[in-house]
Amino acid sequence: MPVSGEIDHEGPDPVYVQLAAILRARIGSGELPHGRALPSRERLAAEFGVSRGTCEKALAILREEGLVKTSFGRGVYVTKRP
Amino acid sequence: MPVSGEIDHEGPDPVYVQLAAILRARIGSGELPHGRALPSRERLAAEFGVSRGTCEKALAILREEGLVKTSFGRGVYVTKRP
DNA sequence: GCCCATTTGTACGTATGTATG
DNA sequence: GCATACATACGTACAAATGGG
Repeated sequence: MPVSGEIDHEGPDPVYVQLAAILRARIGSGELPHGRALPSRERLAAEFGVSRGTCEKALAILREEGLVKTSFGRGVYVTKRP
Repeated sequence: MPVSGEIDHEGPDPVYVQLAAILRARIGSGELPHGRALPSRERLAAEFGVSRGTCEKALAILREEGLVKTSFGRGVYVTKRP
């Protein structure tokens, strides 16, 4: 799974998988450090040119992996330490 | 159209027709009473082992029959009185 | 305490691409 | 070729929680 930082809408990998990989890489690199809030669905959707539902799916993957934790009405926070 | 409560992926009837029949029976029997919200597409898909699109097709049939009514963004409700 | 914007979660409707028989 | 079925993706809509003013 290449992580170019750009979404390839034509490629073989689903967009939500690509987006999860990008965010996972940003967490792994420390660009999104422990405790930091991720951009909202709205912002992610705008930044990557995808829909909010797709961002939702990508974040669901990271949540399952234990990399982030969501706080209803507040945001999504990085739980993974570098 | 037999209504066993189970989907037969091998049988002659399309899955979406079978699913519509099952839900129609549940409405007719009062198991899904007037005003009750049906499970979401996601839940129906999980319960019956089919895709969301197939659930969509099944519900479209019931909608056309006037058995249920959709409230966009909220759910599908039984309109048929027993 | 109340309004209001933001954010999350969930659900619906639709469209498209792919695979299968 | 066509109908069926699934997965993906987008857009829209509503409810609930949070936090600031």
